Amino acid sequence: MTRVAGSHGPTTAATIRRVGLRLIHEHGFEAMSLRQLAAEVGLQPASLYNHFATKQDLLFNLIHDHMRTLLAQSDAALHAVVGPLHRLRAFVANHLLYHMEKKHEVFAANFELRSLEAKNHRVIIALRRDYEARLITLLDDGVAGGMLHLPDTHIAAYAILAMLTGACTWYKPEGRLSKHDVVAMHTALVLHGCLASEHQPSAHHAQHRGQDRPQHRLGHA
Amino acid sequence: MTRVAGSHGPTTAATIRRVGLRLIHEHGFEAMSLRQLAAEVGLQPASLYNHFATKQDLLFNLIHDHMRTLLAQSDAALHAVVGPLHRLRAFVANHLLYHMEKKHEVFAANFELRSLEAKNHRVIIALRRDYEARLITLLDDGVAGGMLHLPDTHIAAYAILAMLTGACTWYKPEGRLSKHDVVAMHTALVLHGCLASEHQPSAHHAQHRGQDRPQHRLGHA
DNA sequence: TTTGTATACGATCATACGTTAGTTTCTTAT
DNA sequence: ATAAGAAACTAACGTATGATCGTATACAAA
Repeated sequence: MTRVAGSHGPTTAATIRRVGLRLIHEHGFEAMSLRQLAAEVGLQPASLYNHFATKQDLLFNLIHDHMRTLLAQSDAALHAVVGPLHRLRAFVANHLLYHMEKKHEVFAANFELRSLEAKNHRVIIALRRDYEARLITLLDDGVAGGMLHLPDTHIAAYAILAMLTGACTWYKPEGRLSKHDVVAMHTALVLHGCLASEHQPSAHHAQHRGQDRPQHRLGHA
Repeated sequence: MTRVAGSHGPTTAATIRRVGLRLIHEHGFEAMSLRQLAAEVGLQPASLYNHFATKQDLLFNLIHDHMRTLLAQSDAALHAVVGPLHRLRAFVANHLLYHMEKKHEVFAANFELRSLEAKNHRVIIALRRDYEARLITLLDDGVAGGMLHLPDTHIAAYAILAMLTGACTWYKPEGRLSKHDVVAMHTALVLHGCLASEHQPSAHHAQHRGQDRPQHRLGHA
């Protein structure tokens, strides 16, 4: 035994991360045992320590990478989109699309912060604030420009994020709705709410499928 | 030793439940150890078994009681409120007020369903569907009556619930906002969204504090 | 004041935990 | 061809886990 044929560091590391995220989602981080993780990856427990220093390090790296990716992708999605309404639509679409594809990462990043040591916790909270700040700024601009009406943009941002992130807990790729449908409906809810009004657009008829990217330039400010 | 002076079953049971909910919130159910629970309650580990049969039973009872209370309180809040818009406002207010006061129960009921055995899981899911159905029916009535405009009331219900439940994760009683403020802002978001429009009410100026009950009869259908 | 039950105790079971140490072998770059 | 380092192994550490005994005593009802 000892080292096994065909073993390759980066490949093993990626498997550990993938399986680890799934086990965190299934059991919670504290209850995820390294023995089970090792077994599902196909290693002896001790061999995991070739890839991370401690269980805490594994959690931090998983969440840290997730947050940095989310921030980078959000910036990319908002890049070159001008106008608060267009930017808000782009933010909503990007957040939903990203979250619907990374359910396990999202779960860890939202519900396992409690298991981070103080120093690691501060790092992640700072990144999260960065992300929230992008949305708050965007809402502030909209209010300042008169397109949006919000008594408190911080609260509105939390409410919007909670609504959008919640979608990734029930969304099933094989379900009735396409990702585009989900994006369209949530965009409409964020902008107009539930109330009927003659100012509402007819963009709600989301029967067509398969188009994942929203059309950012169809705003109606 | 043996039985301790002043011991009283119902009192001990209530303490176990309170501390248990807190530990579940802090560590997750699987990672919560009965030894720590016993220590914080002031018992030997074995004595816990005078109050529940297994760790699984404890979790189920906690979540079950929470769901039944939520349903009962929701029914009470909606009782005698007529009209989809008034009922929607009452639902939103009740959900928020209840959730802001029972953070630990809400956490367990939302994120520890994964730890329920199949049979127990089915019971809770059924109760949860009952609760969701109340909101969905309410939205359907609003759409049928022309007061609400929603392409899919199921999705809208999930989105609304996610937004409202999310509020209880960041709400701090000692914070800047009163519960009434939170209710008012979320009601406005649910009904109107973020977009500015001349049809919006001026009920957003929520500087006053201390009034926890919303005024259900101020709807403007 | 007696009696039955509720509620606690201490001891213990078999199993599982995260982590470390030391060793071996596969892979890669010279 | 070979040396260096990456990546796996076996074995073991001290501790913690949920649960089950049998036993003792405080409490509530008679």
